[in-house]
Amino acid sequence: MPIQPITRPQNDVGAELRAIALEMFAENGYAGTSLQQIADAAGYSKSSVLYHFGSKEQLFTSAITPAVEKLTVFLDSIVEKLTADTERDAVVVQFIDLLLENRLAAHIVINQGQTLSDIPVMDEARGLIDRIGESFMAGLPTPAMRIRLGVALAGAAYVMVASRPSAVEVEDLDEVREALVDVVSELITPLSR
Amino acid sequence: MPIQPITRPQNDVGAELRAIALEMFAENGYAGTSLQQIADAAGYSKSSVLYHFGSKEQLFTSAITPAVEKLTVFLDSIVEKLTADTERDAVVVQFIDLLLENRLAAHIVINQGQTLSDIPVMDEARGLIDRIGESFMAGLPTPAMRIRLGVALAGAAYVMVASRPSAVEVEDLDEVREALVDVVSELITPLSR
DNA sequence: GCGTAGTCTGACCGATCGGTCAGCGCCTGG
DNA sequence: CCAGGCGCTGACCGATCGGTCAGACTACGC
Repeated sequence: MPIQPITRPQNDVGAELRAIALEMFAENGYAGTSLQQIADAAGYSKSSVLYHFGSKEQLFTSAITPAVEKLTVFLDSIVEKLTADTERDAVVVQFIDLLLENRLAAHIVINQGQTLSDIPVMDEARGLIDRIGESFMAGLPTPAMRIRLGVALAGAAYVMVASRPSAVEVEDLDEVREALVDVVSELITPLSR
Repeated sequence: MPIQPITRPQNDVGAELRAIALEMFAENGYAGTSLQQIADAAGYSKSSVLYHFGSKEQLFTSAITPAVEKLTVFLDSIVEKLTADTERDAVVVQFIDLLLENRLAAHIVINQGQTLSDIPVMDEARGLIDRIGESFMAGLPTPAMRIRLGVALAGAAYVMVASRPSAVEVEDLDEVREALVDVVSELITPLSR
């Protein structure tokens, strides 16, 4: 009888815990968020959290992996689109939307990536940042280009989370989206030729 | 025996501890850095750290206060300069240099400000960010303007720390400085009228 | 020499950390 | 009916957290 290593954590409880954990990790940091706090916020016991996810690191990995996979798929899909740069603006819009939909994960990767480099999925995510540079720009040959990309990504990630607690209404979010598309396009597009 | 200049033994150790703590807080976060780690890195015991600074929070405050004070002085000095916008570019350069000189503190304020809002000096520092907006722009009336400032500040703060571990040579730092001046000027200046 | 102030440390404290484990109640298939 | 798996929990573990305290050592004024 084959013993399945880890059963699929796609239950309702698992998804609920992932969402809560992702939010708390983004707001207070991985080290600054305890399993007890996550359990309390979810209305479960710490033991129950550890029942669904074997460890704190597994919970973190499960919470952030979907966003990493979506970003991977997105990067794979835009390679050919970017060669014909007529769709460049549309791709930037899609990219911003993807970041907005996964703003908590993006914030964690940008702001805690170097700290959490010992967690495998974070190394994978940081590698994706390099792919973003290679996709939108031509290999980022000069430090100035790397800096423009870094400012755009980190600045966008910060704004996406920082603008959240102050009364996010739907129209406000649209305004944020539009402004982000403008500023990121301005920073990213002039670098391609 | 000649009169030797007044030695401040406490100041040496204190300054050393402040510098080490600031670096570790910026790299691994306030919650992610223990007093034991700071003591080990400095070659002292944890008790000795707590002798010089009564608590972890006092150490953090002592480490980050100088940068906050410098930024306050800077903001006070540029108020009249910015009215005559001929010096606007020069002020941006000064601002970037100030951030570069205090890049660790800037990174902490930007990326951990909301988490550490219960520490008084962090609230003060976050208030300075609003003053930056009021200084460079005209009260930041629209969300789009706030977002541009947020992207510029957070992006710059991220780049300043992220570009550090990869072999910062003097010429590289100058290159970073120049690129930052360019991108921040581009993001900030069009908002003033 | 003696007292004293400054510096530093190890032993120790309660609290909390991530994680383990035995066992609880509940639901369901046989 | 009941055997057993599943979801969940409290009790408990060793380690580490921030912080306290009594003393050891040094240097200096008297």
